[in-house]
Amino acid sequence: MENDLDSPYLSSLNERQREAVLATVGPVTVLAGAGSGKTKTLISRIAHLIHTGVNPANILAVTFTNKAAAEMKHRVEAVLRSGGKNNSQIRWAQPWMGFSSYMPEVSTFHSFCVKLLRNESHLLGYTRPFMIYDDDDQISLLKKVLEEFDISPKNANPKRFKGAIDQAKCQAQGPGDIDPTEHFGGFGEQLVKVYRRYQEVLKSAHAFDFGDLIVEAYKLLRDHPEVLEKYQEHFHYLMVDEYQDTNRAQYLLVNLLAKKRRNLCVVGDEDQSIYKWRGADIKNILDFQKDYPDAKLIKLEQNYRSTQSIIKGASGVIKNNKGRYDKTLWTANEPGEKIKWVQLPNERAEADFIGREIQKWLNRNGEFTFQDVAVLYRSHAQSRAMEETFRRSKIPYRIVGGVGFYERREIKDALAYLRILVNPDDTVSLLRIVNVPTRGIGKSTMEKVEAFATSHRLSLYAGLKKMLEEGATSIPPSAAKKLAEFVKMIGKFQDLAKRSMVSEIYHNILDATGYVAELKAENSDESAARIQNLEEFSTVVQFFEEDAKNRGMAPGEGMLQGFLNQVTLEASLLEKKDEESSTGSVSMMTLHSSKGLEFPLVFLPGCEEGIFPSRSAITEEDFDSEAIEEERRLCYVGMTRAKLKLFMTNAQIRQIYGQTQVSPASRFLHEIPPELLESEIVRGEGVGTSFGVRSQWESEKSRNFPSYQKKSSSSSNSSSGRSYEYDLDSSSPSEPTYQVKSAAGTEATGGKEIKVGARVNHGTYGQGTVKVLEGSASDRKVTIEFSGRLLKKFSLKHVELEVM
DNA sequence: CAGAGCCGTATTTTT
DNA sequence: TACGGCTCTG
Repeated sequence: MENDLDSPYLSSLNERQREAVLATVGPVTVLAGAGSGKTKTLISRIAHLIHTGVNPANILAVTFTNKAAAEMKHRVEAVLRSGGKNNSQIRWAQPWMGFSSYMPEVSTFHSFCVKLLRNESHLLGYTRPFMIYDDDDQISLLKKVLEEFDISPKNANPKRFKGAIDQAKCQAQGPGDIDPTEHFGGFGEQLVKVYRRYQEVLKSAHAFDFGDLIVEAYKLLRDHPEVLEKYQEHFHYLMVDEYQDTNRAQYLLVNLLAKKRRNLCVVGDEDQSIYKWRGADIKNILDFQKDYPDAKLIKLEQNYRSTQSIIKGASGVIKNNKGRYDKTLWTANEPGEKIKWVQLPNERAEADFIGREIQKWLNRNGEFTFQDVAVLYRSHAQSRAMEETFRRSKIPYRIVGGVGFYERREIKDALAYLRILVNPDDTVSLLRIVNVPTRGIGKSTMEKVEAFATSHRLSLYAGLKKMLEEGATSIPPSAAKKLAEFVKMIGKFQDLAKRSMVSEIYHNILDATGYVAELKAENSDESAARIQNLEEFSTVVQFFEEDAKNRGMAPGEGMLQGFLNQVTLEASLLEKKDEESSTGSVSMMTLHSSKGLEFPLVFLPGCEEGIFPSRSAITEEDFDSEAIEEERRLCYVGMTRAKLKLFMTNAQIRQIYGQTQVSPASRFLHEIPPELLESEIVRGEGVGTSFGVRSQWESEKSRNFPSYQKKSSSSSNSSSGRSYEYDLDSSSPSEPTYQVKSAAGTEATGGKEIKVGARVNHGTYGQGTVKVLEGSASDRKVTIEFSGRLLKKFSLKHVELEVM
């Protein structure tokens, strides 16, 4: 082996990183703490593989986001260019199954699966190109299915079904794998039915939703050994980034691909797993050593990003989690300033404080500019107060994330037109634009068309055409005429689509449909903005075309489909290119979207119980639940974004959702070793009494966490000073106070059912009414309203309730 | 069929 | 509070 330490990619690595780079054969886990040079290590590893003679095309690196994939691709290209050895002769080799023959395959899970499915979809019975349905499309489709089943309006919340279906797909569960008893009040049965039908309709629309892309790719490989073999024989070396965020389906897919050669390197940080709610299973990374007992475990623990205070502070918080490897982040950086914790009377004062502090730091010595500052909050709702202050004090800011360009109505409409041209069976798109702009094809007309199509077992569009051919009698002639015009128009577009560039088709549609004309006629600010968006979208189209042309793609349906797939998969393509406005402004975003970023100065406002950790993560009886652990990881992620100075603040009173709430400081603040903290209390008029930070916590602790007292008195009584203890062991043999009784999803407590509306008695709070039941049968949560409109949430696992 | 008003509902977000 | 989605009405 060529352990050439002089080569730039090895010599600039630390010992652990180098170890990870050199471990090219067999299973490897790289636990990469925040700011430990993870990407650099990954890139070096790819470089090293190639350096030692591995054909780049045999390397597959999978990431989660397009952004990560793009960056990695970019850096790999740079390495390949500088390496420069004998790539030139293979450069012109034919691509294999749509994969480059001279570049490693670096892609997101989803785009990799799309490539795979596109190659093999005939095996799944697809004769035509498939569409990718995004969240909105899913919801539209689900609404149709729910209507079809006549599911009562109060249960017909399509979002709920979408959530459950997505969740199932994350677990690679089909409709048949669902256990209806895991859900309440008949929802389980409905779910199975709706899910099954939803899949049917999806298939007839030639569409996959995001979840399907993974699951179907997995099933395809699982059920077709010869296909699996083909890919296994192509991708000899697998790398998976952010492995802690993989869901079950992704896990299955990766492990299937890696099964033959076992050259699987997973990189991640269990302390930064913050996506459980969308299916990420932290066990995938925690259990990697079980899956591959011979796996090499490499920990990257040296942080190059932050000061010692920040690293020690963040470590102090995260070490309270149980579900993690024994891993300690350290840094050789300077100690730095203490973490500043400021308590403020309300959210306005909090915002003002942050504004003032930003000004102060920027004036300090001209060392920092606005773009060095980030404000990271738990939820978007928190941004308002800050925005007001920033506007007032002329602090330029930019909100990262939020409502995306791709969600805009006009863009979705344009896309829907384009989609039908490739795939007329795309019912969701057809319904979206059949009367946009208004052309007199109303709901009742379309209902008749749908009925016709269903009874003739045709797709909506095919049914529509047939109906017109047969001279439909069920609809009035005027409607039939309008439908015929519509079909004719689509037909023209379809012809055009067979040979034209995407931009030509696009402009033709906007023109011929009168879409833009209508907007122009409206002549409002809003319509002007929409027109501008459509123009911007035109730029996106052209951008894609240039690229496609360079890759030797010919105009026509293939190009159009390529465009549609890419646009759906990479919403970021559609993101407004307002880069110039981002320079020189403070970044504001949720903690979630801050993952992977770093800023010299970071503010974490809203460090309050109920905000952060979020209200829904807090249960009365389970002081430190898994949900809290996830919030804690989020806190860890937030804290470790800071390079030089970290501010954490809490407001004693906060107006949120039009209501006033009083919350104690976040428990996470109390987990930071006190010697690293510099605390300050800013009192406002009428708020905040004279007790200190510590005593306030002590009193709040007992006031707000009765469960804590209960737990510690029943298990141990080591509550003194800050070194409190509570029962962390959720698997402790606590007596179950309920049991699943029937498939309808009701529980029995003392022989009686707990259901919404039931009167119950709680030892501490007395009598109350059950308001909400949620969670699975094995982990049921119940929200009860006690007298004085006091709402409390309990985990049935831990609470004792008497049903009256 | 469009606009007005009303209701319900509000973590986190990528693909 | 604020927004989006749905219903009712003209």
